[in-house]
Amino acid sequence: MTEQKQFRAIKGTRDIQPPDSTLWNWFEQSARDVFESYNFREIRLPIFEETSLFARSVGGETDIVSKEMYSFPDRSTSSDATADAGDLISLRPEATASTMRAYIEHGMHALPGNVKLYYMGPMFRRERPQKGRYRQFYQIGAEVLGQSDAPAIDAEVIEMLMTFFSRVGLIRTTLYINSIGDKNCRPQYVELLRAELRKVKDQLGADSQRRIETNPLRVLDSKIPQEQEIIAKLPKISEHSCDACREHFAKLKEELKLRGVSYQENWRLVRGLDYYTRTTFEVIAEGLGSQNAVCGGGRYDGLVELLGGPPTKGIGFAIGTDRAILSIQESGNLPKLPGLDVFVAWLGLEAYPTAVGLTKKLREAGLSVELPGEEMKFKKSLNLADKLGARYALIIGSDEVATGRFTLKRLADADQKKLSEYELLEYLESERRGTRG
RNA sequence: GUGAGCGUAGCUCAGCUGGUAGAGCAUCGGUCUGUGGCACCGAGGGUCGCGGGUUCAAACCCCGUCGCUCACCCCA
Repeated sequence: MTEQKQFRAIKGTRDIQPPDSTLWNWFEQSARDVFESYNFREIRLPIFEETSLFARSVGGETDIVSKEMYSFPDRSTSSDATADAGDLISLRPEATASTMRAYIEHGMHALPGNVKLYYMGPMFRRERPQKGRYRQFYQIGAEVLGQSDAPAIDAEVIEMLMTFFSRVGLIRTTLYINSIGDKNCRPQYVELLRAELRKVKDQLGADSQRRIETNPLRVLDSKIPQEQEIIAKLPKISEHSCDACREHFAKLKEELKLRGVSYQENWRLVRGLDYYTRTTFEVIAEGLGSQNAVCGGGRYDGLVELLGGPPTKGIGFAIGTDRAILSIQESGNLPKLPGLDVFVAWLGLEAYPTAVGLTKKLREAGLSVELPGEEMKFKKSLNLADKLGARYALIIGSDEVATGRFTLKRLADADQKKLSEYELLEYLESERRGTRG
């Protein structure tokens, strides 16, 4: 009866705790900085939407909708007692559909120029977790919507993405690009591919055999070694795409070169969802498990229309935050992030009021300051300052209170000096500007 | 949904052919009431994931169960 249940985070969810949370904040802030420099602006979206929104955009037949979404009937908003269940709603498995919905709902097609949005936050998938794949996972995404499908837009989006990765030290990456055709040429190619696959069906594994009917493009990125030789001989979409798609892809490559973005063409790069057209891309990184893609994206020119909006061109990507950060951590290429600036080592109760007052001023100046709430032995307090990783110990004892000159000790090299309150604030503020750029 | 591996202290792990639980690190205290990192001494912390079985005796063997991890499927 006194047995207490041990609560734990639900399978596939996790706590991002300090110091990792500091890294996460820095990562997300870096995205904001880079994206806003490309004139993207943030859109904050709901965590859940009507299930049918996802079903329509992602495709009702896919596993995503049929079994991998967290869906539940909303409580009815009507007072009708018989109407127990309201609409079916789902935790978002991705945010592109929500962004499209918002674009349509708020008439953003009437805004001047291209609409450039970014978002970040948690997404949900009901799946067995594995390395770099969680049930609550985080994405940072960006979308460009408007009337133009100029390859320069695709290139700018990709350039922005790679600039961001470079900014956060995610450098050992590979960018793959491909063009998977549009609604004119892709269906023909898919049928051709399916026909070719049927000829070699008995040489393929069970999974690939099934995919011949469900999604033949997916056979192309099969990882099974025995299938690689067969796949290499299959018809390539680049040889069967229409002139318009071919030209679009050629221009994209020119644009990427113009912008100094290095890439690898990968004719086997396909996307699982129907709504993608023409440009697709993916970035893989090191230090991850078999789920090594840190970003996926592509063009989706028909999607807004499919959701009931005006004919609109679109392109976007989503970064897997969990994986990107994992890869940075594995690489050891971590930034020096600000921590505790000052530990106030006060001694003697008569020094306490002064310590409290000074601490407040230091905090107002933007410094991170730790003030012990009870008297400690001096040695212990310096020891704690060290363990907490403070850069400075501010020593306040009876001498300091009497003279009004405080002892500031730099813990890294034990250098210490006596400073008046004014000098102290001046020194710490300028020092901070210097080290934090 | 499928498969494999693993569950011993906060963390990393040891624990022999079964004899009833240990180390390092971390935490807290002391040596040490005006100068941290070091050293030494000490303390707390475990129904060995849980339940059953075999046995005089189970962390160890058997069965079940739960959890974690990785991979497959799928891919947003």
